[in-house]
Amino acid sequence: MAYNHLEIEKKWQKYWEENNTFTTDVNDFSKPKYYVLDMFPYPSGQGLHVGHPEGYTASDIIARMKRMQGYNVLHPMGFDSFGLPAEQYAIKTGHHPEGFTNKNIETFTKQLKMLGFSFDWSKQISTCSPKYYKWTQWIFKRLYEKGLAKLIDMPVNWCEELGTVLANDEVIDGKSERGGYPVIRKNMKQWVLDIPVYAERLLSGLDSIDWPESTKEIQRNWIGKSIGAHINFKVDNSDETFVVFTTRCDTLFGATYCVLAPEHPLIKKIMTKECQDDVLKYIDEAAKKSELERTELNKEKTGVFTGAYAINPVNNKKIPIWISDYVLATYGTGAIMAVPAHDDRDYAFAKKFNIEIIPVLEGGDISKEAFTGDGTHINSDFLNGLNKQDAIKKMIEFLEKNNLGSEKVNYKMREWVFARQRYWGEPIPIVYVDKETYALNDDQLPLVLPVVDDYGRSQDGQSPLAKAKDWVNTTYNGKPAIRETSTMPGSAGSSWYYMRYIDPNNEKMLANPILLKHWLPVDLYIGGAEHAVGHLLYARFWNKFLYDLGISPVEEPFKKLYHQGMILGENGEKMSKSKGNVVNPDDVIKEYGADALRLYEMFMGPLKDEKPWSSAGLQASRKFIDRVYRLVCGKTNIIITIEDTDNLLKSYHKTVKKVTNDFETLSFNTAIAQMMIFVNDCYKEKYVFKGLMEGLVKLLSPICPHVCEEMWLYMGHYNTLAYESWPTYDEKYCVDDTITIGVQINGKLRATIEVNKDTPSNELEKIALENSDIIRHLQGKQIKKVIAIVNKIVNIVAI
RNA sequence: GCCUGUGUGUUGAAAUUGGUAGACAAACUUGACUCAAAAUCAAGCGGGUAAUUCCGUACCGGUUCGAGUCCGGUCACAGGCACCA
Repeated sequence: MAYNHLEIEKKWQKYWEENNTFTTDVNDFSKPKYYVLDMFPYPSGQGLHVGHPEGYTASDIIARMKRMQGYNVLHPMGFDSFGLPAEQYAIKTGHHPEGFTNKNIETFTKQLKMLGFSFDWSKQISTCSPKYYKWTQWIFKRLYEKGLAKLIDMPVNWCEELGTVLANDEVIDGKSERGGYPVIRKNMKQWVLDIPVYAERLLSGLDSIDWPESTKEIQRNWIGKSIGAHINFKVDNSDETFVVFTTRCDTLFGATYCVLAPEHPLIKKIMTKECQDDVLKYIDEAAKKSELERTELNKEKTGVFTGAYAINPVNNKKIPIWISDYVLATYGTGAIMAVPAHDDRDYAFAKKFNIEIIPVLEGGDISKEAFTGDGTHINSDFLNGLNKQDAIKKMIEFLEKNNLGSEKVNYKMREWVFARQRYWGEPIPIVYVDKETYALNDDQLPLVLPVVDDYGRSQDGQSPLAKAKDWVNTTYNGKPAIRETSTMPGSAGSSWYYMRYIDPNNEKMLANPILLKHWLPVDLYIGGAEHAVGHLLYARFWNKFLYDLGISPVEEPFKKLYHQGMILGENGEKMSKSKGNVVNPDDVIKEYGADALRLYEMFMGPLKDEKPWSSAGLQASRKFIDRVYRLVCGKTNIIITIEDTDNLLKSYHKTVKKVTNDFETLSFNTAIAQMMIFVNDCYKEKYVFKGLMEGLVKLLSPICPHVCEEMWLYMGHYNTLAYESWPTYDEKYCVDDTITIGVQINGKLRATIEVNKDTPSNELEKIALENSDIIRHLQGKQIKKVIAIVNKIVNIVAI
């Protein structure tokens, strides 16, 4: 007897919707709150793939369990709906991206509902709706007012193909993340957010949150803190000076040259006439290289001498100033002191150009390679005899005392380039009056996207918005003004959406502060590991900023984070159309049901692992549901209402315990295995107690909600299962009276003995030595020692 | 190159503080039911072997009465960073 999943699932989805079963009253503070959030999807034209339900099922299980445990649960869903595919569709067809986006949202919503997720759809948001992006713009305005959103001239990642600048996390291996087009460095005036201001707090905050260690490490890496010093160098025969950043100021006596990045503004002021041609040629060539070319060439160092010399501030030695693209304009000060004896890169450069190499540390052989380790200082005047740590300390004291430099912390993380020359994004609410920038007034928000004739780039490389002349030309405080035509990047709307779910329709403010105080932080956040730096870092940044404004009540928005692993195709490769290994969830739902899909994806393996799809595994999951259904509703096992055998009662309580604990740690695969053990046990009995079946149905209901509601109804309950109390267990049934323990001889298992629980070790030893298998194995041997651990093992050492 | 993970049957995978390796599934084999098939129910199932014997958690070594688990080294794979001074 199999159940009709098509009928049952539709029926319960309709029931939940009509009864608003999962609508959360956010004003109900009478119960403890639990906020469980999924990373919301980009509504692509392809619809859901089987990877989506994996994370969504996991969060849904937690949401459903928490409701049954008496929490007031907020479990919302929405759409990250600004983005490139919709824009490209618009360029191709000439249709507005909004229609395309809304159609996709509709498809996604329908598909998500077919999977039976207990989302509160009344809280749904979409980042491309003016109702929503009004507040994205409002936050931008606050950033602008605090000086954290600013227009600066800086080298940016420019992608010619996409016609836009990109943030660092949108560039992978010198190519654009979307499309894989080449990216070059270009000096441009751009809107940026000054995220480095928050670098230290973004770093230290990681210690207080329950996130995967790998993700924290990626963020730490990205922030890239290094502690060092700034040292001032004078240019010989000139009033010019420049500053270098170094983490090894202790090696300053070994500095035999300096290097400036090709973009360094000082170069043109200090180069000598003799060297001028070579220098300008080198700068020109460096500018033309793409990011990829620059990094690919990292084996062979290139550079030219400027003709100028710097004065080493500790010994007044004259050292040449070179330029080379191995020094990055965007890190530190764009200038370094080179200590070839103790830095691999400087060593390679010095060898190539025959520059002096002076060792200042003992150890290593500088005729072969640079020595980058620790050692005793030599050739270093007042540092001689000191180790690295002490020498750094003393050098910093010296520099600061003589005004030659200071201790300095540097971060790899740079400003977040916040403007895109695209149509389908939030307009930046800025106007220019005589080149001065002004943010729009709050009552002028939202600044709605204007209508344009076509969505392609403007001829001058500007955003398509520049084509809307009537929109661009405006007034500000009665003066003629022009609007900023860039839009915000994709990560803008997703940087704060978890706040808006709490109060999605508020027209007066971002969200009611009383509600924010109650509902934040997000207790559990589930989504892909690919957002480790982009979204997850930006969201933390915006939250910290809003925290400083007194809007966010918490320093960290996501208390616990979990990444689901990717689901691969049946052949173990990444699912893709070209490989023909894509599994469509709609087909699975039709053939096996949403419950089977949900169960299967949770049983495949640990949630965080990458794992291949298996249609046999899917069928097996459906088989298990059928097996439970037959047990509960079938005729072979009669449900009676007397207490059952001890056997089954123990199995039941152990199951409740394991399932509850495993759900809590998101170990769904082992929780399901335990339910299977219990069901197998039930099948061995002639009768099963109805109460135990009710408990089983409750335990399974977060994973397979439709069929469990159906079984619950079958058992004579006319209310939804969603708010029934979660089963409890009695510890006394979870322990066995007798246990089987192993008996080893010299660490090898030779027999097992059945003993009462907590049998003392002297007793265990006696029983073990009386065992016939053990006696046989001990023949001709002498017992040296017996280790007997209560409830664990007996090990006999014999020779 | 650096950082972080992961290596267990034919397959997906289990295994508290070190304590019977392979739970639960899949595949496979067999039996029951059936005219038959499917479904279902039940049994077996790491490898070698005549065996109740030996081998076995990537590899080498160590600590321990005892190691998948701890320590040192090696290899492979995945992810991240990468001329970051």
